[in-house]
Amino acid sequence: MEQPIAMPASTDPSTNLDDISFLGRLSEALSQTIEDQTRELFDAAGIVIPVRSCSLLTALRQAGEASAAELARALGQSHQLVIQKCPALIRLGLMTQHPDPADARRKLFRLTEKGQAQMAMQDRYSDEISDVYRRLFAETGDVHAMILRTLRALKERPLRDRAAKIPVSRETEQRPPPSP
Amino acid sequence: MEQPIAMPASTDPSTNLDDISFLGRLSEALSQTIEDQTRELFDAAGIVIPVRSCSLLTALRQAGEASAAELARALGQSHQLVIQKCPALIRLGLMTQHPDPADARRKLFRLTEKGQAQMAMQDRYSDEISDVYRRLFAETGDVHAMILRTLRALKERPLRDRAAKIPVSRETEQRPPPSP
DNA sequence: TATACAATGTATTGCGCAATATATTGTATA
DNA sequence: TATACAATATATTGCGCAATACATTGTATA
Repeated sequence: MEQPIAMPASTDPSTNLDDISFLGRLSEALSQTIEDQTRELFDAAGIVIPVRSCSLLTALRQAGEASAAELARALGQSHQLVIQKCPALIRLGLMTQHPDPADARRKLFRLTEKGQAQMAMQDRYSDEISDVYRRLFAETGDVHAMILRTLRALKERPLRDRAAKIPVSRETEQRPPPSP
Repeated sequence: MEQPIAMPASTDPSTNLDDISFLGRLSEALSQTIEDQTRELFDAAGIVIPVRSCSLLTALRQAGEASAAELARALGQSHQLVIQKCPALIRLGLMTQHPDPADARRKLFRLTEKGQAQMAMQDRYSDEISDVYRRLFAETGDVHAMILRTLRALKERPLRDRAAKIPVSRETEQRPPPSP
């Protein structure tokens, strides 16, 4: 016998509003859903590229040849993250790594033929996927633009600035208003 | 001398649109930003609750006493995830764990006094934070509602269904149209 | 009663990311 | 030249989550 403890059965995490970071959890759910469904799409199309490494490979293709630090700068990511992703991409046969003859510190990455072929496959579906998103946005609104606006607003003025009544702890940050 | 390899310097990841999962990365950025800024807020207010465990503690408070599996069901999360979070919450002194006298399989969690005090502190700022989000949404649009709509649309009809020209691989999924 | 099954908790592994520290190499400066 | 500094790559650790496997205990059924 299961003792009937009062417990709201919210199978749907998006319905649960009694949580301070409801927006965080919701946007995370969106991110995960998109990654999963993109993975599905890639699998159906025979694309083995890790979804989270798409932008890395795109940047590498555009550069032709690049070091981890360069890729990191191009992507706005930390170079540690790039370096962490690369072994898997090499294992997948998508790119190779050579020492830079001109600078012993650097190791240059380059797409393999398979890597280029995979990127070409992705290109074949790129327009189609753009259309999918366009139709989706027409259906439910332009989430992309709105998230972008929200992100910029939060970056400009973080939650803590917006919450007047919350104590400022030690640092007594007397932030000047953004230059008008 | 740095060799000038052609490389788009996009310090801002949100500007990078030449990526198939741009929306995924963007919503992930929003999620991370919100978590970070909520952490800031909590720190300023002296709240030690892990941001990602807010909903767990809220559910536990409402239940009074609950097992990991119950909490998982209430949160719509896997019970492994709940069980993984609990040791940290116990270490923070926010809750305790007792074996259920009535069922040797179960272990019941309960908020400690400190846990209740911390939740009360969170309550004190809850309205304020709600207002912050209300004002934010008035400024940039109701992201929450729009993400919710998008999420439901994607759940109803995943990307792969929406991308007509992409091969269906083996399973030849002949999904019937959603009952009209 | 004996057996199968369900529910619960636990451990392990792996992925993705952040943060930190360290070694190596190149560059600039004293 | 010698020294300090910057850039690069690497390793390590930790967090959060997913997935799997497993042991234990309770429940239902033969």
